[in-house]
Formats: sequence, C-alpha cells, structure tokens
Amino acid sequence: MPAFACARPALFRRMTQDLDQVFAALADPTRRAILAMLLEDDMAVTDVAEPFEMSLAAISKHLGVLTAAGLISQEKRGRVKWCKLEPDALRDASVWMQGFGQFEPVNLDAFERFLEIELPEGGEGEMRSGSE
Amino acid sequence: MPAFACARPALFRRMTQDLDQVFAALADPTRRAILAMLLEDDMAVTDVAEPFEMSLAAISKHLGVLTAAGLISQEKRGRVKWCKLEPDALRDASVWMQGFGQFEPVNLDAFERFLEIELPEGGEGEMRSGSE
DNA sequence: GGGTTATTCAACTCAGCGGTTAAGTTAGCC
DNA sequence: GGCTAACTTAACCGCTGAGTTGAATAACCC
Repeated sequence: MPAFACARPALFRRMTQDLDQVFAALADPTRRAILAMLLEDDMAVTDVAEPFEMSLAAISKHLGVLTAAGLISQEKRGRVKWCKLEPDALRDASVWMQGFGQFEPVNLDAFERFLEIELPEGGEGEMRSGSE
Repeated sequence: MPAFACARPALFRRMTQDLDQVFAALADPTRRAILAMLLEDDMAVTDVAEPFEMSLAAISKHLGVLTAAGLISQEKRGRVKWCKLEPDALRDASVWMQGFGQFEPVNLDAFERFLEIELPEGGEGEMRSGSE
C-alpha cells in the first residue's frame, strides 16, 4: 500500500497542505462557532455575522478561510450567498487524529456541551470570539 | 446535561482556549511530523531536531508549542529532555470534530499513508517543513 | 432610474508566529 | 576545574492573519 505514497508525492504534498488549512481554520474560535451554527442550518452571510461583535467584512473573511479549507461551501442565489457546512474536509483531519489513539466512540454529550458555549445564542447577549 | 455547561462558564472558556491551542499546534506541518515521530517512540530534543533542516532553537520552540497545547509532555532526565506523546489532548479535539459528521470507522490505512509522507525518513534526504 | 440590501474589495494597523543567530544555563566527563 | 553536550532564552526580522473603515459591486424593490 505504500506504493500509493511513493508513486504520487505531489498528491501527498497537497494533502498535507490541506491539513494545514483545515487545522488553521479550526484554530479560530469565531470560525468554530460559525461551523457550529451551520451545523443547524444553512445561513446567509449577514445572518452568520449577526450574533458576532465584529464587522461584516471580518466575518466575510472568516467565511473565505473556511471555504478555502473546504469546510464550508458558498452558493450565491440572487444577492444572497448561502453558506453550507461541508463535513468531508473534516474527515481527513479526523482520520489523521484518530491515528494517534483509539479514542472512545463518538461522545456526543461532550460535543453538545461544546456547542452550549460556542453557539452564539447559548451565551448572554453578544458574542465575543476572543479571550477577555 | 447542559446544566454542566451553564453552571461553569469559566471551565468552558478554558476548554475552547484549549481547542484553540490544539488546533493551532496541529496546523504546522513540522509539528505534525514531530508528533508522528513521537508516535513511534519517546525522543530527546536533539534527536527530534536531527531530521529537520531548521535550527535546534526552532525545534525547541515547536516542542514548547506542542507542550503548551498538551499534545506532548517533556521530562528532563540528566541533561536530556525526553519528549513523549500525550494523545489525551487530541481526544477533546477529536470529539469536537466527530460532532460534525459520523465519519467512517478509523481508517488506519489512510493514516499510514500520511505518515509515509510526513515522517522524515520516508522522504529523500533532509526534511523540509514548509512549502517549496 | 434611484434607493436599499447583501456582500466583497482595498488599504491600513497591529499582534503574533516561524525562523534566525548568539549567548546563557545546566549536566556529564576526564 | 574545565571542556563539551543538551537545551533554552533573548533579541531580532519578515510575513501572515485578524480586525478595522470606507468604497465598490450587484441584485432586488418601487
């Protein structure tokens, strides 16, 4: 099976670059919150931006990063651009991580708790992405 | 179960900060390569640095980032500092990611192929961490 | 066409990261 | 004690990234 690896180094370079992008995208709490929001439903850019304290332009950039990483897709219908979660990109990263240990089967309770803090409406009032 | 979340916001803030650190640490290909090396065995700092093209000080910094993220631990014995993989930190991040989709069961073949490219000895000659 | 809504682009600031080299510290060895 | 080996720290540099504001584009509405 390593024949695949040896025969196509360019492909692997691309894959590691993809991992760079995916992990870098996930490293920002604002972007993780956006992903969590999109888990519930597709959203327009303005609606994504609404709960955050930062400018629309900033959110637009974040969405660009997420799109470049393949974590979401954006489709323009009329003047509204709809954002949609693309979990496939997470799969490669997940496979990479799973290789480091046989973690217990998906613990969705723990995930729910993450959403509790990272989803905008879960907090009190406005969303602040960074530390305080 | 959201009682846990509501009752202890500080804890959750800490958890999201941890996620920041873990994902940011994973976003660098040099650091991912180091983790892959440590998967095989514990190593001294100098030995970790050996296959890379960069200075020892740079590797030392990378190890600091990995330690801060909880992905490795470092124990000094004599004048040698041993680095050890700590897969626990990956678990939280993995749980978070798994929430976004029920990915197929751990595909270790795919992980092997990543190691094929990311492990230093897998390539030809010296290791280069960045893009070329 | 004119105004408004949705979104991006451009130019800028500021902080942090990844790398360097050089010097400092600590532990083993003769 | 003195040399060397194993790291870390400090000071610096260049780049990228997250945020801002203000202008530009594009589509809908009257």
